[in-house]
Amino acid sequence: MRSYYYSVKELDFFAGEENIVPWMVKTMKCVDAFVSQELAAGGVPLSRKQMVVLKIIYTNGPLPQNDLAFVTDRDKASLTRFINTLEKKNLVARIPSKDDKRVNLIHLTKQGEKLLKDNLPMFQNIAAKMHKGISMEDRKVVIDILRKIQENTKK
Amino acid sequence: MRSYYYSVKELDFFAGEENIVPWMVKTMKCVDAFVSQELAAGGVPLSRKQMVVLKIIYTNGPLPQNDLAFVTDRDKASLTRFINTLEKKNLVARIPSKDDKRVNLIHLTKQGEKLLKDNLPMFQNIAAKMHKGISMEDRKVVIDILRKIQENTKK
DNA sequence: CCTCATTAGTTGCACACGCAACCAACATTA
DNA sequence: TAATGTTGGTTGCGTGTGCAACTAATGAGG
Repeated sequence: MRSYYYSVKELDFFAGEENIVPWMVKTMKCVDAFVSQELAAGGVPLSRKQMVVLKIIYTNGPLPQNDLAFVTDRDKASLTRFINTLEKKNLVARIPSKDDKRVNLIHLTKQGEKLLKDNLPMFQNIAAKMHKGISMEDRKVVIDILRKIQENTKK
Repeated sequence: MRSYYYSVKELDFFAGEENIVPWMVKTMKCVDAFVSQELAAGGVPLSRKQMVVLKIIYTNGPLPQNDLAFVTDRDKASLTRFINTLEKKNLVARIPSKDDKRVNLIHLTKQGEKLLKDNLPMFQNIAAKMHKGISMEDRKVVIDILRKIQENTKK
């Protein structure tokens, strides 16, 4: 462990100013690692991303891949492969739409639905742990500012 | 564009509560896309991540891969491959340390150094654009809260 | 009805990430 | 100094990402 570890860290883009981005990057890494660990400890060997998508399907019912890509902010190509891995784990299934032969509706399998039902409380508990000690007002402030950054970076 | 696009979006982990995580996820995607576009428009076909690492090397001088992995919050395996791609672009070079034959010091090449010198102002300008309309106080608030989440998620 | 444009999904390519296993070089200590 | 442990870096594997090109199916207009 060398001294410059501490001098180098956290300057990132520029010094003197406060840049939120490197903090988000680091925080997301912590969050993803934490959620994976907690889920695994609870017997659910899935990632945060996977849990989120399962929950979205569970809450909203079967969705076309295209729509699922949109609501989860993914490239449709990325979603294709993302669904492949969930399908290999027998958590979701592609069911062709009868209305439109191009469309696959993504369903939860029995197994996927059970997993979600059984573990949703744990999942929400994990989210609560992450936000411990942060008031609702503060959360809203952060979200407002993140929304602002999104606006600033929309083409 | 269907109606449930808007009802589904942004609930993510749980409803009723304010969860910061999905906002960070979305914001980071916007930021990465924005930075890439802006850099490309300025003639620099690199990602935000690549620029950040080049800047760290530029600011701190040659660093062992291990240290670079630490300060950039990466797995050392990930860093190995990350450096590979920068090396292929002739922006950095691995130079064996004379003190310790195990160590590679990562240097900027002439080309890498020139690229960075020439484009650092643009890079900082991009960061400024992202943070437009967000006061220093608000930035500090956000960073404090993100730091709190990091603490909550540290094992 | 038959082009022609659009849309849903897949695939190729390049990039990025973490974990675990591994090797070579260094450090420790008996 | 020989045995043992530790450290820096690479590789294999599985996962995840965006862009561009592609196909099959649908929709619109002549």
